[in-house]
Order: sequence, then structure tokens, then C-alpha cells
Amino acid sequence: MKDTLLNLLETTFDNLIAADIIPDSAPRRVQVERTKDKAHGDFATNLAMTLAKPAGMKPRDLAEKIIENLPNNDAIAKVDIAGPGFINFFMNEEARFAVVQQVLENGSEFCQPNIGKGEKVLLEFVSANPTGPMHVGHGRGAAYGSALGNLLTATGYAVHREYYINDAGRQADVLAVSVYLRYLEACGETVRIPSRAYPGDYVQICGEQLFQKAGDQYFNPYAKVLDGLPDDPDGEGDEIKAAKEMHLDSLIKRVQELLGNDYREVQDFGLNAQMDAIRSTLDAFSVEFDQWFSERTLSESGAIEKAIERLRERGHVYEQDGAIWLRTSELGDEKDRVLIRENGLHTYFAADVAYHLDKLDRGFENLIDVWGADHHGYIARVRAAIEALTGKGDLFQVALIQFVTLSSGRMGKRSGNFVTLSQLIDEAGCDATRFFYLTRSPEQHLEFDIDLARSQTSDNPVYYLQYAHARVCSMMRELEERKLSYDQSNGLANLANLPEPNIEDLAKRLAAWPEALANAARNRAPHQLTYALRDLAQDFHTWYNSNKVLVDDDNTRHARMAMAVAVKNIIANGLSLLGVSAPEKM
RNA sequence: GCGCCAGUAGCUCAGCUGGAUAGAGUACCUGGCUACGAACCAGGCGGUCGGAGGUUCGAAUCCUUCCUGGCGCGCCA
Repeated sequence: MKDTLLNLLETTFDNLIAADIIPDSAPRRVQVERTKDKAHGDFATNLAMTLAKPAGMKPRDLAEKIIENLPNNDAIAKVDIAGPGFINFFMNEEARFAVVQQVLENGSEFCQPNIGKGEKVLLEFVSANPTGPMHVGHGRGAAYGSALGNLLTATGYAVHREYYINDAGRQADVLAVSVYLRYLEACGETVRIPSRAYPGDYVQICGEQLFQKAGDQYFNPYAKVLDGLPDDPDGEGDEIKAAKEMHLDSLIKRVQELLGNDYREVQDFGLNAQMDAIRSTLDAFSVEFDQWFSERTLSESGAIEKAIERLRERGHVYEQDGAIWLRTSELGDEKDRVLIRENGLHTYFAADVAYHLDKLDRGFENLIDVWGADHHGYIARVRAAIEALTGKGDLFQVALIQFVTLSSGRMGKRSGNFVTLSQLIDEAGCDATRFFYLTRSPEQHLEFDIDLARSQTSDNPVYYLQYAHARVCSMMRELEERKLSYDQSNGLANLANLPEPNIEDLAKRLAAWPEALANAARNRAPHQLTYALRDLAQDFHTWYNSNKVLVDDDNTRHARMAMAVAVKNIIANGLSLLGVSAPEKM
């Protein structure tokens, strides 16, 4: 309907130019929006106001000319000029209820405005480091990425969901030695966990499991492990911090020497245990991926060297102070970045460049990364690298997810006792947790009230939507039990005859749904769906409370049932996009 | 110091590319179940959209500046 009006106004635009009322040079920007107030009709355009200046006329006078030049259309019942120069369109009854038929007879197509046109999108999200359990901050990225993937798929994009496993680099080594020390502890040694190693209980459990599996196969006396290593000092301050890191680095080196080829087995045991935990948490959270991409494979396949070579060929690479640099500062970054360190090891950034190049080589036209807001300083350098490699830095987009704070304080990344996502899902449930995350815009800092989630889950607005769905399902069961008939086509034909005026509000909400989907997809804003659904559910509850559906009069019953089922279908569709269930009973 | 995000009702938050009288939930007050489900509905209370300038027919939305909060600024990942 909205598209029809847009087309009519485009034609009107041409007519106005032909009639010399507005000049050729007038900005061609035709907008139609749904009105908030019923008194303003169903749709409105501001065309007369935006064109008033180029036309040299008063907005209301120009509005009259616009209406004169508007092609006739059966769906329009009345056109008004209002306020400072808005043109309001009133649609006829049939046009208002046409949407119910579309939903009932053409459901999936109606729900899927094709704005993506099959474009390939690589959506990378979560990618939490396999060095510990997921916390509530990861949960937000998981809910967002998962819902965005559903949303983009529903709007015509070919979405590939990917998780980048950071199974290489120093942190994987820190995990390996953390697990190894706990393993020695399980072997009977008394060990001291370095202050910069991973302290969590999960590491201890992992060490014990390694012992149960491998016995003393990897054993070395603790004294031998520590022999000759620099101290791990206590305290604060830059120097002490540096000394702690040095201790940890030499510990890593020592464990690698002592274990030889076994080192990789110990490390993999730790990584796999963490990834298994992450996968099972994501599974419980209804988050799915098409591919799990290992960082290790990049260095093992030579992809990193190849990527650097391609950058070098294009003249973006230079050597200084013994390191290899990428000239990102010429492409929008604030300074150049190191690819290969003086010690010969590549940086995390170098692997990331190779990874994003790999995504492009796989034919994706659109790269969307979902990152925590603390990584925002990293965007410019990755975009610069993509620009350097392909000249198309714009196809790289980052959705920054702001931090989650708990009512009891900020999440510590390495804190030993944080609230894990898994615990949260256990206590509040997958539906309520996902919905809670998704009612906030991603760039808004989110305050997660743990106590509310734990004790008062029925306050969560997700139940408001699910209840609307369950109510219709309950009605359908009741219909069957009472042996009442429901004829869909008869119902559709009688919608315009229903006496209650608020049935039109419901029809409007349904008609707005595909527009809400398209907008949410364009804005990468799945949270907008939660609000569109809430509005729909609210109008439904209002209507339901004031009108009985299962009445004796056949025509009225058919018509109201048709509307109720259409509402149910849209709510079910919307909830599924959010990754939330639509129960038939609650 | 530089950069990114945010500041809207007591609290938690919406407000789509600038549109008509800034909206929800919650809290508080009042009313509605012999009803197809009351996990619901109807009504009330509650605002200098952080402050100050500017752009225009029109600004919570765009620009400038200041204030406050969060985050980032490594040859870590």
C-alpha cells in the first residue's frame, strides 16, 4: 500500500514538472509515512513542504496542485491537506483489510520483503576466546548476531554465520600452561598459579580431567618446571606488571620445551574443553553457526604470508625497527600497524587481515562483524587493510555492541567468579534472556538486573507477546471443542463489516510489519522488531478484551477468527526471528 | 590529550532516512473476571529530551561548543 502511494507520488512529481509548477532541479525525494493519529488518515506525505521553496509557493497552495496532479486510485477514499502542508491519505475499507488476506494466504512471502536480493553476507559474531566460559557480555553479542542473521535472511540476504575461534597466539598458550599447572596439581604436586594466568574453577576442572584421561603421561616435577624462571612478583604498577608477564612468557616457553610434541595435545585438551562448553551454551541459547573458523588454520595454510605478500605487491608494506608494518595511516587509521614483530611472530592483526581476505575470497560481498564496543579502535585498521587489498573498505561493517553492566558491578574479563551466560540461561530461561537483550538498541549501554532476571521472570515483556500467541491458540482449541465452524474466505469477506472500530488498528499493525522488518534489517536493528511486536500484541489484547470472537453469528465469528489467526501468524514469525519460542500454552 | 558510544518520565528504555500534541514498560493511584486464558484490559499521575547557541516551514533527531558517564588509544589478543 505504501509502495503504491510512493509510485503515485513519483508520477505526480513528473506531472508537476511537465506542468511547470516545479523546476527540473527540484530535489527528488518522495516520502510517505504512516500516520500516528487516525485523524490524519492512514498515510501522509510532506512533499508539499519540501517542494514549497523550489516551487516558490506556499506549502498548502502547492499541496492543492499536487492533489490535482495525483493519478486516481481505487484504494484511496479521501485526500486531505492538514497542518503546515501535510497531505493525508485515507484508504478505503477494502484496502485496509487486504493485509489480512495477504498474511493468511501468503504468509512467508508477506513476512519477507526482499531488500537483500540474494546478496551474500558473512556475519561473524560471538567469536569469544576459548579461554573460559561465556559471560553476560558475550550473551548480548550472541543474541544480537543471531537475531540479525535471522532478520537478514528473512529480508532476502544469503547469510553465512561464522564463529572465529581464537585458538592461536599467546592467550592459547596462557590457557595451555594454566591447564598444565592444574594438571600437575591433580598429579599430586603443590603448585602456585601465576597471577596473570587464568584462575577460574573451570581451569582446575580441566586439569583434573586431563589427569583422569592421560594419567601421568605429561608429568614433570613442579620444581623442574619452575627451575631458573624469573619470579612472579606480587603488587601493582607498570614494572611489576611487566615482570609478571615476563614470568608467564618464560613459563610458557619452559612448558613447551618440557612437553615437546605433547604440548599441542595439552593445549588442544584445554581449547576443546572450552569450545565444547561454549558450543553447548550457544546451543542452549538457540544460537547456530554455519561455520566455525579456526585462527590456527590461517598460519598453518600459509594464508597470513600470502595476505602480507598481496599487501606488499600493492605497495602498502614497509620494514622498520626490525618489524614489518602496514601503512594503514594512509587509509584512515590513526597510525601504521605492525604485521610481523621483531621476533618474527605475526600479530593478531596480521591473522585478522588474512581472515577477512579469506572471507572476501570466498565471494562475500558484505562483511558484518559483531564486536564488543571495547574493540572500536580496531575498526579503522581492519577497514584500511581491506581497502588496501581490494579498494572496497566500505563493504566491511562493524556492529558495535556496548557493554553490559550488572547491577552488582562491571564484568571482569578475567575475574574468577563472574556470572556466566550459562547460569543466566538456566535461571531466567532462554526466551526471557534473549528477549531482554534484544529490547535494547545495541549502542545503548545495557544494565542487566540479575536479581530481576532471577526472581521475577514473569515481569519480562516477552510473556506479553507469548501470551497473545497462546491466547489465539487457546481460542482455536476452544473453537474445535465447541464444534464451531471457521471459514477463512468468509471471514476475510466480512472483516469490513465488523462493528468494532479498533479492528482497524490491528489491520494497520499487520500492514506495518513488513515495513518494520525492512527498516530493522536496513538499520541492523533487530531490537526494533521487539517494539513492533509489542505494539501488535498490545492492540490485539485491547481488541480481544473488548470483543468476543467465538460468537454465534457465523459471519462475525469467521471475520474475527481470521484476524486473530493473522495476528498469531505474525507474532509467531516475529518471535522466531528473535529466536524466541511461540508456545501454544503457557 | 585524541577518538568512539551514550545522556529522553522516579527507575529501565523506544523514538525508523528531521514531521503534526515526545511514547512504552515499571513504580504509584482508580476501576474491570458467573468472560474465547486477568501472564490481560480501561483510566490517572509523571518531561526544560544534559546545558547553551545555530541551521529551517518544522529539531529529541542535523551542525558548533561545553558538562557528565562508559570504552579505547601495545611489536597483547
